[in-house]
Amino acid sequence: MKKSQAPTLVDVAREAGVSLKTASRVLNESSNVNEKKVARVQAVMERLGYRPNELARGLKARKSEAIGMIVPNLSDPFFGNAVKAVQEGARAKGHVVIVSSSGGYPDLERSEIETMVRRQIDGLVIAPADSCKNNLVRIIPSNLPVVTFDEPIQDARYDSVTITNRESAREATQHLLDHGARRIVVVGARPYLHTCAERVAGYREAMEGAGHTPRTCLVEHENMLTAEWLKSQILGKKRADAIFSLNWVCTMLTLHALRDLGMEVGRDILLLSFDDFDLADMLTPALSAVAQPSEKLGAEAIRLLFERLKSGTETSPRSVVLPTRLVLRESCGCRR
Amino acid sequence: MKKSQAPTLVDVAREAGVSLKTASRVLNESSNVNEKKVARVQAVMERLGYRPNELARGLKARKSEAIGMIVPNLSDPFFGNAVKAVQEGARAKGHVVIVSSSGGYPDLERSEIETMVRRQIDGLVIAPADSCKNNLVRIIPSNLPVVTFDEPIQDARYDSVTITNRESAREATQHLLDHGARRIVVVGARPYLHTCAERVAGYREAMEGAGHTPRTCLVEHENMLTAEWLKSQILGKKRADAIFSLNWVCTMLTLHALRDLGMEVGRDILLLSFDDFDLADMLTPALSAVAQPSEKLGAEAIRLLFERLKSGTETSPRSVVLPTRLVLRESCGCRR
DNA sequence: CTGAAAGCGCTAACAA
DNA sequence: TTGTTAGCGCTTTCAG
Repeated sequence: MKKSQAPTLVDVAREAGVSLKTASRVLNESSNVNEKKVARVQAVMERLGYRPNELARGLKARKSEAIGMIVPNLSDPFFGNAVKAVQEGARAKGHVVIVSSSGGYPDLERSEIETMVRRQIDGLVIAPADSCKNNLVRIIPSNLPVVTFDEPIQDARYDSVTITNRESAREATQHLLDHGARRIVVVGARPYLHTCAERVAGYREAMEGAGHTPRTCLVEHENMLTAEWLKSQILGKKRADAIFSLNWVCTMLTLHALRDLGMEVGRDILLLSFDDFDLADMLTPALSAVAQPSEKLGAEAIRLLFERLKSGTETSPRSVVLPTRLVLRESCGCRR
Repeated sequence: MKKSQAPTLVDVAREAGVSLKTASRVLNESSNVNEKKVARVQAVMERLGYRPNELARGLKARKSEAIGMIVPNLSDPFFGNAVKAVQEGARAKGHVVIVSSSGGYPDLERSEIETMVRRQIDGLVIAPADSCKNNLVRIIPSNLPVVTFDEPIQDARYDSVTITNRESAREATQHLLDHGARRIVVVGARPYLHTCAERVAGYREAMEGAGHTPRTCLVEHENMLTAEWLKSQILGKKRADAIFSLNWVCTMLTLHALRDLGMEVGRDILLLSFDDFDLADMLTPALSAVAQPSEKLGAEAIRLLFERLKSGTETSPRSVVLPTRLVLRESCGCRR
């Protein structure tokens, strides 16, 4: 009994009266084929609506032309932009992107990597959920090209794309100092992240450089950042005069918390955000922020990945560090 | 010469001193295997770090356990949320998601579909770039399960997930009317989209129902929505007293344009947005909006897809229509 | 319970 | 220039 499946190269070959290999050659635009046959085979392909099975091709070629991408949160615009850039870069090279959200959970992240490896991805672009004492290295095959971005993995021989976390944080803090702020608190979450730690370090450097006491307010996870908690942190005996919030989520929560506390940004307290976003300029006062080049991060990551795909996994890892842009609007104390 | 590749089932079998088939049975947890051999094989798998090649498996099984997802723009939070939900739903069933951004270009969309079909995706979730006279149907194999969301494809036998575009727009418009607005203009882009057309229709119904003249201001594409253009539309002889903007991008552009024109929302003009987003509540005045359940759309889409995967492509298509939520804040004229 | 052999759709030696 | 013959890594009749 014939199967009613999609036509295969065998069907095409039979129908065109040529051998399988000839059909294959036509498919691959190999040069050594009689023109008449080429035309005939192509006509048959057209007529049958033939589509090559890329999986079968990949099995033979030992590559899938698929790259995996794992981020903590697909609905965060920062990662959305990065995924978009990676996908576009991959497409330009004929690759597809298998994407996954780890939710920031290392366990999930590992199991997603496992899944992708079993699917024979040719490379992996990942924004690790947890960076330092990382056990990802154990489960990633040593010959799989990997590029980390946003958060690097310590001591791993992977290419990485990051931003100037420390310098940018220092510069931002300095800007608040320049506006006369003295009791600046830094609000962040998940201090075990390298990204967070670096930003805090930059903040510290600026504060200590100016002879002021750093006040770090870090929670284990963003969901612990409540108005109640924030209040206790900024309304102590020494009331804070500025907040430097370390990522998009923290900024959002801080903004809401401040409103709940009846505090007005710009009047009662200054605010500067690490991460810029749409409509930040439409807030009252307009929010000043450190803007990360999110698409650029993705674009660089995929670029590095393809270079690695060529050069093999042996040559020493490369890191790209991208600059940020301090967007001064009003919440930091600037006037328009 | 032996290859230094990853171990295969053959390697495992040889190493464990069993036949290939026995190893395969162990891998698939088939019941009829001697327990000792099971243990032995598993030990070898462990030791060798064996990972089954899912592509090879899929070739045999004629399925990839991969589903494709195509959206116009991955960096739009609406789609980011949907992708996230789809990916999570797919993961729960052991499938991966191949994702792609069409940029809203039908050509790109088609070529992405082609790519995915060649990769043997088991199903497709798509937010079409262009809905009506759609030629997607021609290139999608008739036995491929497809679920459209956000924008349906006219006359196609696909499952679909949409929202109550018309009713929601009518309700929103009515709300503006209730606040005393009379010269309400609707600002939208890409009127050829079903989504847009439905929203405009709902707006019309409300306006005509109240005996007022609809004023539709539609541009072919969002990038034509400039401050200059908006000015000409709302400052005519009959100056508009309210704007109903039809999607996130239009709202953003409108907000900026109004500021550039020196018009203050709430005082000079009312504003209601189709699409809610983070920080809409932090604007001054807080923005009122029709909130779409973006994650829910994705979740329903993947649910329908898996049902379709079971039932086959024959049974009649299902459509799910999700309600929206009118979030009343201040920009529509409400007071808090 | 186990294994030899065939084959999923395609490509690549190796002849012809 | 072409076709034959082996596989890629896995599953699966179908005999032992």
